Amino acid sequence: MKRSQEATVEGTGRRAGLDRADVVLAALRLVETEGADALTMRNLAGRLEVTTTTIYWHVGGRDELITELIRYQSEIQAARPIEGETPHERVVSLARHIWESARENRAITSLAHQNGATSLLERPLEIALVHELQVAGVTGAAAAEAHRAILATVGGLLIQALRDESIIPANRRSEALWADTDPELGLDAATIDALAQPADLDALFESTINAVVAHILAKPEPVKRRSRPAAAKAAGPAKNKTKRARKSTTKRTTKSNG
Amino acid sequence: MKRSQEATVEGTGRRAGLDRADVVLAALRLVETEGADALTMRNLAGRLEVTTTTIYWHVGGRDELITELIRYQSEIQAARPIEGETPHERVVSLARHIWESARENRAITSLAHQNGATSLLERPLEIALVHELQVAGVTGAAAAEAHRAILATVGGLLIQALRDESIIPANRRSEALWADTDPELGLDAATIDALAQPADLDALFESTINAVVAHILAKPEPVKRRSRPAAAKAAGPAKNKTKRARKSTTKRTTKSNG
DNA sequence: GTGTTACTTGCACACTGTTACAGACGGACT
DNA sequence: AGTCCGTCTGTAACAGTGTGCAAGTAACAC
Repeated sequence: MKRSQEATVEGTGRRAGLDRADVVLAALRLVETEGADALTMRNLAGRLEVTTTTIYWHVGGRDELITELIRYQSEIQAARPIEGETPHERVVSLARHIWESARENRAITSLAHQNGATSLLERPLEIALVHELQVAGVTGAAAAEAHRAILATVGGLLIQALRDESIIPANRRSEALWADTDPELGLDAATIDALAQPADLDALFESTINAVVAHILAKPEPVKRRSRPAAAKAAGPAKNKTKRARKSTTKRTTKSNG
Repeated sequence: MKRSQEATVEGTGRRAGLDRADVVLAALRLVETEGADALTMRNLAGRLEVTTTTIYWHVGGRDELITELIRYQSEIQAARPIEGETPHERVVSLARHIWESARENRAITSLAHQNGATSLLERPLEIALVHELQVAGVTGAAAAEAHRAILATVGGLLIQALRDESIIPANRRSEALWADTDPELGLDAATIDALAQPADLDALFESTINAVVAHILAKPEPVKRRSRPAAAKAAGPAKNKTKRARKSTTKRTTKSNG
């Protein structure tokens, strides 16, 4: 928070000294400290000691705020070195980056997920993943399929992980359901017991992602190629409104591709 | 909708002829026809031509309503025959059941997902899956791991599928992001193009789930066995589980079977 | 001075889930 | 017959949510 000076006290004419970036940053802090559900316009405004209208003036709306917040966070998460020598190792390493950064930033991940911005949050890492697949010799439709398979696997485990911190009534949580299973069903007691225990998701991640990546890299490239004359969309008009042409000095360091 | 008779016209004393099941069923229809977000108490009340208070009286609250709705739907979805001869085929068949029933009932799946009731919705199929794994010789901790890996894979693909019908702003959708990718990044054009196209999720499902199941069934049972004396919980008192205990003054009729 | 731009506020609207309270109907009991 | 009570149903409200309109003032340009 910079906020040039606390300036005047109150009234419509006072200068709060707020910046668009200030609002986004405050929102980020708010989500990190109090969780995704705490990000309400009034809550954020109160934290900045202004009214909601001021927030709206600066960022334009909740959706825009979230988009910018996620985009900002996505650049932070991109800064992880890819480890490993073989293509398999490096691809798994990247998947692990997605996994770990999501787990380390549960609240923001949760926020992104609730608002359909997961792709946006993972975007830099997704780009790096495509690049790594390309280096491994996987391109075109096969690369798209591989990419999606990996993301689906990570994402699936992720929702299990996020469920744990979410405030879900006990009678809906998976472990509770298994602990309550009717013994008449003839299911193995040890299995039920294992299912009623909290899962070791990190181990599950390693095991599953390795299987999926191995499957992907082993698969020969599909021969049938859809002849499709490439993006006509990229030249289209830039959406509708964006008020402020997204300043930011982004310029990612592209540490993972070249 | 049975509603004994349209009965009296209006006023506090009129009989709307509503049943707890009627409300749940109406909610189900509402979700199916207008989507998960349309399930609001006022909306549902309006559809039944009563006020929200009546809904509350019958079902107790939104959470309870959803729980019952999901539980009802879960039993419908359970009615699918398992196909295949080999364990692999049968496990994949079950996973496909989860996948297909979720895709065929997007709105309810979406509702369950938003409210953390996914486990509840898939419960009968999950039980069948555990059973099938057991028949295949996978039990205990290995079964739990296998079970979770399969569910994560299906779930991950599912959120991709649900994203498509969700009303997500265009600039956050994955395909749009890829269509907008900076060509300077040095990524293969054919790959980007493939990623900008809508995915064939059914094919992706088949491919990925087969790999995961193959990996699971091939894995030898872990030798290192955590010395855990097994189910002490299975016999214990079933949590505190209130389910029906909470209600201020009036005691509801507990009409739902036993 | 006057005018314009950049912010900030107050207030309102339409929603959401939920509840306290008060009715009215129907049957049981006296 | 009168009374009581449990079973519904409605009215109105509360505290929240995102969002937009009109007005206000400070800072700056002239």
